[in-house]
Amino acid sequence: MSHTAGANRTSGIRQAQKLKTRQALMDAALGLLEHQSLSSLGLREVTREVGIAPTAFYRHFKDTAELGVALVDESLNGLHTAIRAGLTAPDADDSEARIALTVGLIADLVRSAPAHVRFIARERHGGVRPVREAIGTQLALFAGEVADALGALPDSSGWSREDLEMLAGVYVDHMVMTASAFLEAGPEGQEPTAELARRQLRLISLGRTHWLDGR
Amino acid sequence: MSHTAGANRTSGIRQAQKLKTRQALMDAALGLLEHQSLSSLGLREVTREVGIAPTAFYRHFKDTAELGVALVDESLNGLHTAIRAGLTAPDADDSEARIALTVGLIADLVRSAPAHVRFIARERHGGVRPVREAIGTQLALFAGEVADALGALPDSSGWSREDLEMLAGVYVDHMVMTASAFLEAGPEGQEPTAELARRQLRLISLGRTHWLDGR
DNA sequence: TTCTTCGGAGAACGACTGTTTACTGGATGA
DNA sequence: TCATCCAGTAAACAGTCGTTCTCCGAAGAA
Repeated sequence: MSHTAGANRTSGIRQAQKLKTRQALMDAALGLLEHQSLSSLGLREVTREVGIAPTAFYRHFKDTAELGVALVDESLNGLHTAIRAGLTAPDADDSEARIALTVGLIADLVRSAPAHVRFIARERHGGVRPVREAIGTQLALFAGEVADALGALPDSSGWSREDLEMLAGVYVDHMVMTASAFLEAGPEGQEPTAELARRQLRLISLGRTHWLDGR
Repeated sequence: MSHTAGANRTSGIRQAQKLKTRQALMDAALGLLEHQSLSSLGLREVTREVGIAPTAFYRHFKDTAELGVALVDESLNGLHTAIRAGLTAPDADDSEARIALTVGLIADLVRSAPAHVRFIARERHGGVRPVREAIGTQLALFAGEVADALGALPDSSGWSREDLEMLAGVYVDHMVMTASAFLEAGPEGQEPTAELARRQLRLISLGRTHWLDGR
């Protein structure tokens, strides 16, 4: 391992610059992906945007696919913490308030990181296998946590783990669809989109409260 | 117009061959799109697959984007009639039976036309604007018809048009998601996927029957 | 028949692609 | 201080790309 006692610190201006370039590559890619899919994103295209030589790309990623996987992590880690911060909201007894809060949270997320949201929605079913799978597993992981959170709620007594995961999946899918809808809607279409999303969540919430009716 | 009385018939072996080549181009494209997105599909790539000169492509489409729009029509017209034939099913009083029937229908559709389904799911949020929009309007049109069909049902008395369209949208979105899930699931994952889809439809159905509870 | 139409072929163009190989020069660690 | 590391450079490679222009030959119309 390292000779410097214990810690793996390379800790230099060296590593910092490398990370900076890596981030520049990811940012440039994210920008270019607004008008195309990852499967058509060229390595040279990205480096040209950043202002470095094409060959320098290989110092960071071996593929644009690998870059894509890195973008998945960045995008969904951001989404992850953002949503978690929102769902740990203090007061939300009323279901209607919780719905409005959730939709508002999604709207904020789309407004603050549109490129990341677009990337996830686009590549979720996109043509690059590793990226598609990365998104799939990350979303499944995320759904699992949502299922845990739902299970901890008092309304969820009597729910099987399977049902909880099913419900969480519905919520996650709906979140991605809603985020994409926000993206495609123009400035004047934001509020109607939000209203539609709330209505849909009301429907789901209703089904949820009556799930165990027939025991 | 035409000199031959009234009819616009060009009616030749000429037109037939042209349509045949056009169809060959679309089929080849659909095949190539299994492992990539439309935005990276090359004109030469398609013609090479068909076995014609690259320049012949322009006799049918000016773009791969235009080819994509044609594929949207073909895919969704197929889906359209397939689903309509299924939803006009004779006996389906029981909601559980209707759910099972619907999911089975989606499974059949995916099995019989996997490339079309993949294309729609992939390009729905894809990088080619005209194609994305074509899918959007076609799906909206389809959702409108579903809303009409739902409105004609006895369970839907008291439902506003807005609510009906919201519900139809949920069904359509769920259908696309489920179809995509069938695609990505391996042979052994088909039945679990179907079971999940049925469970989700049960949840929606439950929300639907209680939609007007608070009047 | 003769003239016209038009789907397709062929060649050539300039531009762009991913990848390799050998290199430079500043940060790094002893 | 000095040898080492390594992010980024530069040139060259063999391909592929979209698009243009000219031409061919069978089908269609008269």
